[in-house]
Amino acid sequence: MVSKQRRLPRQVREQQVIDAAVQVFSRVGYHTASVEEIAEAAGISKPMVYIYLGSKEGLFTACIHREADRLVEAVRSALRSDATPEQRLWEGLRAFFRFVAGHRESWKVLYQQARSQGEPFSKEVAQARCRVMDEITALVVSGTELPDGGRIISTEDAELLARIAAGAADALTDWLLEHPRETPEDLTMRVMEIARIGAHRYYRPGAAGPGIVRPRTGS
Amino acid sequence: MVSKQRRLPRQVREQQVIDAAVQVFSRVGYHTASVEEIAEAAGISKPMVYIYLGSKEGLFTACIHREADRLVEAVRSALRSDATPEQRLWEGLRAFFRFVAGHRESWKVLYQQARSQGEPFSKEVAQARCRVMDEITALVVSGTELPDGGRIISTEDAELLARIAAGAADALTDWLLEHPRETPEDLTMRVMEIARIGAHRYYRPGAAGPGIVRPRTGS
Amino acid sequence: MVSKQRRLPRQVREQQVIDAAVQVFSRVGYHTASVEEIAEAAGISKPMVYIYLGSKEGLFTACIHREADRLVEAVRSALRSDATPEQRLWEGLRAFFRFVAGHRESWKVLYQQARSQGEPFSKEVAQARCRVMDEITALVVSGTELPDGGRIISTEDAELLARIAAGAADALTDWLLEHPRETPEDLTMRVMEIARIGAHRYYRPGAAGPGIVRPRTGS
Amino acid sequence: MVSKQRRLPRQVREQQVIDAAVQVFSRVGYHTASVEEIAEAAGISKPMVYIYLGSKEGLFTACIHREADRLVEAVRSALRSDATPEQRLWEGLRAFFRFVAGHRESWKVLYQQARSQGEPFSKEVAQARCRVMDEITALVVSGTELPDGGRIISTEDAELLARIAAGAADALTDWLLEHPRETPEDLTMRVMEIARIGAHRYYRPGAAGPGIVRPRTGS
DNA sequence: AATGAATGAGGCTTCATTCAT
DNA sequence: TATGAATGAAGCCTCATTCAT
Repeated sequence: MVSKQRRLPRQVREQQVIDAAVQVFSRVGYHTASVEEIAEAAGISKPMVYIYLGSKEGLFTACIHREADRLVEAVRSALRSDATPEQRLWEGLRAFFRFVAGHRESWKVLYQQARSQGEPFSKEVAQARCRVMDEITALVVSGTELPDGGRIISTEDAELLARIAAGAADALTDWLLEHPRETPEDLTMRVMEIARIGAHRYYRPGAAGPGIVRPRTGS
Repeated sequence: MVSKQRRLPRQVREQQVIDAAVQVFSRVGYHTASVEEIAEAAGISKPMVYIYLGSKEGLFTACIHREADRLVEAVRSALRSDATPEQRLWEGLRAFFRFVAGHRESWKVLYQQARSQGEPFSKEVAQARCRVMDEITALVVSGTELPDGGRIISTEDAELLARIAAGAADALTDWLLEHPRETPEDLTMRVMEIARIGAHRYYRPGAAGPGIVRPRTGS
Repeated sequence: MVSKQRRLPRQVREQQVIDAAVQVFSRVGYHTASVEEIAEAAGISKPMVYIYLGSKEGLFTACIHREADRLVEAVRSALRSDATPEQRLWEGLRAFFRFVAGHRESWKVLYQQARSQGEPFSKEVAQARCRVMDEITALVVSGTELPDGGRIISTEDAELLARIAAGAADALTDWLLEHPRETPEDLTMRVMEIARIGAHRYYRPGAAGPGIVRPRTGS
Repeated sequence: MVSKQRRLPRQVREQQVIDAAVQVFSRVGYHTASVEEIAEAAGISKPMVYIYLGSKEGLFTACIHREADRLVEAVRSALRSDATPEQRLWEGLRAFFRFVAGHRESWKVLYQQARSQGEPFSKEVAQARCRVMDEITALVVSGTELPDGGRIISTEDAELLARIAAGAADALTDWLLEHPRETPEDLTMRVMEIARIGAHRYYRPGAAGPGIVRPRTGS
């Protein structure tokens, strides 16, 4: 609950409302959340929510937009331009995992809530959600490119990989909820370690080869 | 819509209602779905739904229960008892992925809907959901055990791995929605291949070792 | 207020609701009327109104439709087919005035309320209202036709005359409100008498002629 | 929208607000009109409206008052004191029709809106409306008086006639809306012509007599 | 004088749930 | 068994109106 203070400029209030909304939406879900409850959590009255955000759906959309921006920003700012593509991939993914682990409410709203509201829901929300997935996808795509233009995996598989990463990150949300002592950093480390061990274990020297995809030459 | 036929035995009707409910819940989400809509889809009147399932939440719980049963059954029946633990792990996971890919509605209700309904939601639903996760976790745990009682990864990490698997499978739901041409089988293959390549690529012979966890002796 | 009685068939309730709505709308106006108030007057609860009529606007539209039907029916049934056009005109107008005077609530809703709701109001309402005006117009048009196909006044003027009749009838609504002792019959007589006297007084034998409009022959 | 200009004297602002209000009220109706919309149309902020006019109803009342004044003034200034009563009647009515036809917004607010707001509405508005009707009534009464103090029609019928005139004028509002090419002058001419033809047609030399009402002599 | 910020009150609408046949 | 009829409760949203600067 925001400490009550009267007569704040619009921009400040707007952010406070979005803050409150993210908390409430992530806790009880979009439909169960009432605008009244959100308004109270933000320390204002219902009409203000409508004056600033237009509607419950508008409020939700605003949440999605802001959190999407934050996540994209977190990932981007982790990418040093002088790194190798592979380094960039790992650093980007690490930043992504850290964000998800460290901003559970944001992520729950962004991923779970935005996804489980059925068909006839705002196109805008879907688009904002896409921006996040596109960012991760781009990261994976550029990170699995070879210097000669070939690819470790196909572009389509890279997209799939991005989805899997998101889904995995999402699953971790619950795990963190049930293990409150675990820090986001620990979690990230754990995941990386699991990947490393998995890689080691299932590596068979004589297996069908790394499956590299060369760029088509000629036409 | 179920073709109308009067005087069916209770059990049949009940299943028809649950069928309809799974369809509707998966399409529009728990809260947006109205009991009326479900009753219509099931070809009966609203009061019957209440006579059979007690309440909207009871109906939802019934859905979760039945689909959880189905999923667990699908995984279990794929496990040959004469296989090695490692084989059992892969076969179980494959069965799991196949189920998710082939029964999207079931999975959406079981995983997405059951998760995105916030805090004050039925304990029963949470438990049914847990049964699924426990099944996968057991699969991973037994599949990462060494003959001498040691473990490739810790039990806690195995649990984490199970979550990741579920999250990944969940993400594929969307992917399938956007690529209708892909069959569940193709998808499963793709995922396995990605895992294999990933393993190959990031394996470093000199790395810190396989991280095997030995069972504590004594104490 | 309808005497309360439970479990009535839909058709009956629907008419009761419309009855109540016409009363309330005519008394306090469309916007001031609350659905709650109407429901109470009809002896049922709010949701029933929505189940049967869909929305406040739907309810209003239903009122307009029903009252328009009644008015048109009242006028039509007054027209004997073996009368001269001129007789039909007077008889139709008399029936019209009688209806307006005898069903003030119906008329207020049909004419005043439907007219004063601004621009973005249901097209349906406008159409129903038009049916009434068209009926009167047709009456006037056929009543001012000459046996040889010529016309006493032009069609356009006939339309105007119909409007004037409606406007005049409307004004009488207020007058009746302020003179409760006057019966519809008296009022109708008065109006006719005024018209007759007016005709007599302002008739100038040498004036510019009756202004008959002949049908165009040839072309 | 009034071009914005700061620091105008109160009276000017007040008129601008009333101007805007008449426009908006006539377009969308009293209830649908929001104070915000009117304030915007007047180029000032909401609180100013309240400072100047007190309340929404106060604003509406002010509109009615001003437009009633204008209409009365239009009619009065058309009456030459040296004319015969009958001439005054016709000239007054012509001025009245011209005003209605030429100031549709004013009339709609004054007549339609003020009338369709139901029962519990400002007494003040009703009174202002009455002033207009009284003016017309006085006109008709004095115009149907005979030199010897007798009357062509009874006072009560004169009042009725005034109402009819208002209702007819009101109906013409819609007609003008649907025939934008017609000028107020044309319309007035048309109406007069219809009256003249009607008079001619229905005059029967042998009819019951002109129905003159002699003043009661003695008591 | 002027306005951005804020709200109490109230209306429309929906829906899970029950009643009476 | 089966259902049309009915409602209590609650949520979204708007608006006239006021406060504090």
